[in-house]
Amino acid sequence: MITEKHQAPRPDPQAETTCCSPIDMPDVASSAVLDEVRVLSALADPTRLQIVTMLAGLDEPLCVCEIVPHFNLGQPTISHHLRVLREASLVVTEKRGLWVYYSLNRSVLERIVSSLGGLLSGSSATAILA
Amino acid sequence: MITEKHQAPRPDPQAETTCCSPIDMPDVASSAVLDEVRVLSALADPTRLQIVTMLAGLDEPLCVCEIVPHFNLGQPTISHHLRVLREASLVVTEKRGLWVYYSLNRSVLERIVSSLGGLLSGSSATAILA
DNA sequence: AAGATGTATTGACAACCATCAATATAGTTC
DNA sequence: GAACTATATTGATGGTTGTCAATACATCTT
Repeated sequence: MITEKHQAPRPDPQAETTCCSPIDMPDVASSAVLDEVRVLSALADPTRLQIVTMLAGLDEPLCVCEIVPHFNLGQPTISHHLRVLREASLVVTEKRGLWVYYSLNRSVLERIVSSLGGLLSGSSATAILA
Repeated sequence: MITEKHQAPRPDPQAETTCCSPIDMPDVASSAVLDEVRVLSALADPTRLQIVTMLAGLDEPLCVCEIVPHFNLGQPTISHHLRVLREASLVVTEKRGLWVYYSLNRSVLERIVSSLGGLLSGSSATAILA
């Protein structure tokens, strides 16, 4: 039903019938957006999110050989996931002899949290926590 | 080089040589993790992150015909992205006549922010903001 | 009822991704 | 140097994803 015009195409009271007067908006795919997307993509996998959770919870570097046995995945696969996290700057590595220790790069996680958090309160995508 | 043993495999001073005494850790791929991953995956795309940013910044529902012209993508592609956001519960729709209005579901965004934020300060993945 | 318009769906295709087995690399111990 | 160990890389494979063109669906207007 809905018989009145069609209830205002936009909340603006200038009742147009044609729809879609464009709105100024931040540029698509700016490099800042792409940076955020890289971090979000790194987090958007169960294994990697779990690794990040492990690292955040322990607050100590973990060596690969300690991470691997927590998953039903081969060592090369874990190594691949660690590489993705590293390339997103979410983790940092330190080599001690034969072992490689991974630790969380908290500043990057903070940046994403504040960026997403800024969407909630700030009028635009400005930082709120950092 | 590095001639001393190999500089403690783990920070623990019980100097083992074999490496890898496993550590108790949260279960992989629990449904909570998978839920988070779904939301993060929805956000991990430039177009979708931009749409979410638009909706968050305006704090008003946007109709599809207002969203489409901001991207160099066809209407079906935008519709697909909106579907992904909807299935992650990140957005909510309201139909007014011929138009469909999308608005941000802030509670879901809040949940992700607090979940990721909890990793930074909480000892485990507990909420910090909610 | 007929045409017009906004949105969603379908099918196809290329690009990407997670995984594994096998192998390479780097460091350590004998 | 030779054997060994921890980690990284490579190549292959099946599954997922982003995009488009075409079409379907729903609703409004005449």
